Amino acid sequence: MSERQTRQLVATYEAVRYARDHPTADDVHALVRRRITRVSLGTIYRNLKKLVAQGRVRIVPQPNARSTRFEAMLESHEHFLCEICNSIIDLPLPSRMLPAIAGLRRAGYGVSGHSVTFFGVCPQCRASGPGATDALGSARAKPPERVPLA
Amino acid sequence: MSERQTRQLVATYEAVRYARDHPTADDVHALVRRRITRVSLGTIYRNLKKLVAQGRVRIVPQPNARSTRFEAMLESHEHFLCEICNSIIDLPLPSRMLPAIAGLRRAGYGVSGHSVTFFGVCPQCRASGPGATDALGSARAKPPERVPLA
DNA sequence: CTTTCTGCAAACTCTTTGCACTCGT
DNA sequence: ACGAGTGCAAAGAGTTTGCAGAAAG
Repeated sequence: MSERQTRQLVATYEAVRYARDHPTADDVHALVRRRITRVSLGTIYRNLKKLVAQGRVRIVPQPNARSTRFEAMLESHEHFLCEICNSIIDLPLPSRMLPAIAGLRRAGYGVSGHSVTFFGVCPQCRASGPGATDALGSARAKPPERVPLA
Repeated sequence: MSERQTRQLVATYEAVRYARDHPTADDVHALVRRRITRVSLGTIYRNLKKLVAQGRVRIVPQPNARSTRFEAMLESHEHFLCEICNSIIDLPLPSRMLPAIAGLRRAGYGVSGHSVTFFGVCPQCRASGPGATDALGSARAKPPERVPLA
């Protein structure tokens, strides 16, 4: 019955895994197209939804975002959203939240997950000068990756 | 010059403060309409954006949400998103994140804010039976409020 | 073979915007 | 009076969906 292993589904998952920069559906579409020329955006959406339901892909929580961004579920981690270049940087997650989760459970909540996100300006954009390019040519520069956290 | 104190702007802010349940732009529109009948949704959006820019209102970070939800900025707190009734519950925030923020600053980040969100099933939906109403008549029941956290 | 999945395009939802008019200051 | 703000309606952006044909099991 359900859940077929189509080329499109496989390629969609691999695209999300491959693109470490939290791609949008459109980004994923572009990546999958390299392998399957005639794939449609609708199919990408359908497959992303399927992967999220399966728990193999996660939606990155962002406030005020035009488009949804995805990531393959690796280990737990936190995110840093740069308000200048709009990139999302992964941070390792020290399991700081365990006591809070225990407290919630004690209070009657069923906790299935959590997310921690920091907002601000990433080191790169910081270096490029505080009053550099803001309105004109800055949106979404090259996304840096994996910065260690004390 | 800038920033006039129009009836619409004031009413928009008051609506967000009044509605403790993290209203959408449409919810706010409905509330403001009670006082200003001919207010338009476009104006609500413009004013919400203004309030967010001023820092008087905050956008609630949610993964996979159709519409943006807002809240008046009171003290810092965390959120619990119920996956069944779709309500957002405020939790008090123990400043657990301070060491992490210090670490990020040390690593060159400019941190302007952060958010902590838990996902799962709220006590109310839990009580209504695990396999109760899921697909049919459940979306967005009455949002509970202010549950203490260990 | 049967059933799920796909491509395409149209439909939908939420949000933004241009324009002429209104209303704070 | 001047210019920021408003209502309205149309335009945009992102996502979903119906349908006929393709393809996985």
